[in-house]
Amino acid sequence: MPNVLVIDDEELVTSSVAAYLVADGMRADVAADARAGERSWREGRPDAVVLDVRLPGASGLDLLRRMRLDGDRTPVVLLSGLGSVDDRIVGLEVGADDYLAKPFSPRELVLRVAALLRRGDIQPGADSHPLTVGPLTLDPTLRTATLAGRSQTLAPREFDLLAFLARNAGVTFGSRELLRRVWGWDFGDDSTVVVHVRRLRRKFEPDPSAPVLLTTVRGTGYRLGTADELAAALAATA
Amino acid sequence: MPNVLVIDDEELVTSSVAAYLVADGMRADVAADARAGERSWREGRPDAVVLDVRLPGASGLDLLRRMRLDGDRTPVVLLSGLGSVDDRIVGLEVGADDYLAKPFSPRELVLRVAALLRRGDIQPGADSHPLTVGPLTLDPTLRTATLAGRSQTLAPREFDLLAFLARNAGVTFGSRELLRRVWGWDFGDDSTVVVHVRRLRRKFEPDPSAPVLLTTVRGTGYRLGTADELAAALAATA
DNA sequence: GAGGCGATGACGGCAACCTGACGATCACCC
DNA sequence: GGGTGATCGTCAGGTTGCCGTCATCGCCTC
Repeated sequence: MPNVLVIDDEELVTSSVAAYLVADGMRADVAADARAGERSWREGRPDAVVLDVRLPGASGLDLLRRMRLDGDRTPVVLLSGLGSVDDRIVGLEVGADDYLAKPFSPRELVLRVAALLRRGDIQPGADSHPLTVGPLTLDPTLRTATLAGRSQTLAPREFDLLAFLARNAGVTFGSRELLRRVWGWDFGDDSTVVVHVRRLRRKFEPDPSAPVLLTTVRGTGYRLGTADELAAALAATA
Repeated sequence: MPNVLVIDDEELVTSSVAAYLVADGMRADVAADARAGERSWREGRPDAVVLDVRLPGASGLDLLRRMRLDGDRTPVVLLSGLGSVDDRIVGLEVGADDYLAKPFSPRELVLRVAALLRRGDIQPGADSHPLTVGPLTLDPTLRTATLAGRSQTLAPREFDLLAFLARNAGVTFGSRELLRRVWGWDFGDDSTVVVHVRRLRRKFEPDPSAPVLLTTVRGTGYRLGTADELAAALAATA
């Protein structure tokens, strides 16, 4: 699983960004200043780095310059407090791969990080290790899902949706939000999500009146149970 | 966790709104006038602001205008005592992101704030703590309530009502007041509340003649016991 | 026992949700 | 290049569950 290092002193930023990265299938390390950041960078060998320009202790630009001089080619997205053009130019000259001005949308940042990873042929979520939630196992390379021994091959969209919910097991998402997080749309019809949920259910739910895998929380959205819940529910219906 | 600043001089409004925000997984700061509000705004760097148009000291509109002129782009929901169209227009012109006329439903306000936060991609609820009063636990993401191990899924209105009473455990509220604070109505029939109390009781009270969770104070209203009372009452009936 | 307050059960409108089907698009293969 | 099958977004119709309203009944108070 791709590993992303986030170096920023604002806890609000790091926690939010880290949550988004994890939800989209990456691992996130966090460092709050330049010194801790450099250590994590050298020891953790991250697949990408999100780096604040302004840091306590030393400048993020200095850190980046030093790493590049050492021959490190890890993709880096710079964050700057001010959207000044100068910073941007300097940043890219020093060797940043992308640049985002605060305040930024975490979703946009995640998209840019994912793009950088793809450029290096690392797929977010597309891990050699399968993703497991209790009795449910997702194999990204085969695009198959296995629940209680029964294996099913899934269409791409189906797999993406199920994988997203599996990475966020236990959390409820509304159709609109799923449309944004899985489809990447800010428009469009909620029914799109509804129908895909249905197609997934058809493949895994023996009894449509009592969904086990994908439950709907009326008025709120859809939800995939935690590992414990899935195991319990499965044992109950067996 | 997203941080929301509420600026209003009516203590009834701020306490209710703050409680709702917290229940939905956000942090809430409160200020009672324009001066304190501006200080909190600048120092606290909130993720969103709920702002009353009429404030002691200075107009909320002036405050908003000043912040916008300073380049501040924090999402703002305006509250106005009168639902006049003029206010609405002026408010949006000055740079408010949304607008709500008093009396409003706290639930609707929370929904609108959450929508604004999503626009900035700060996710509420991701780390929302369940609300607990002794043996009673409320899970906002699942819309469930658990009392003494027995879990029940609640309808949205039921959940809102129970959550409100749970946040104010030990306090008695009349039907009319609940209608205002939970439904956000200043009109309508008290029986609406009565029926919802009944539906909640049906789900949690084994013996209708001896209510444990929701007691009625004749001539005054309804009341949810404190943590100690609930624990004691539950032990007695077991 | 009359009056008042709350409890109870039922009903209907309405919105949320489910379901099956259709057509467009695209990759693949003969 | 035409055929074939899989995938995916859209839509109309059906179903379910929520919720506000009402009429009736029971119980307490005076």
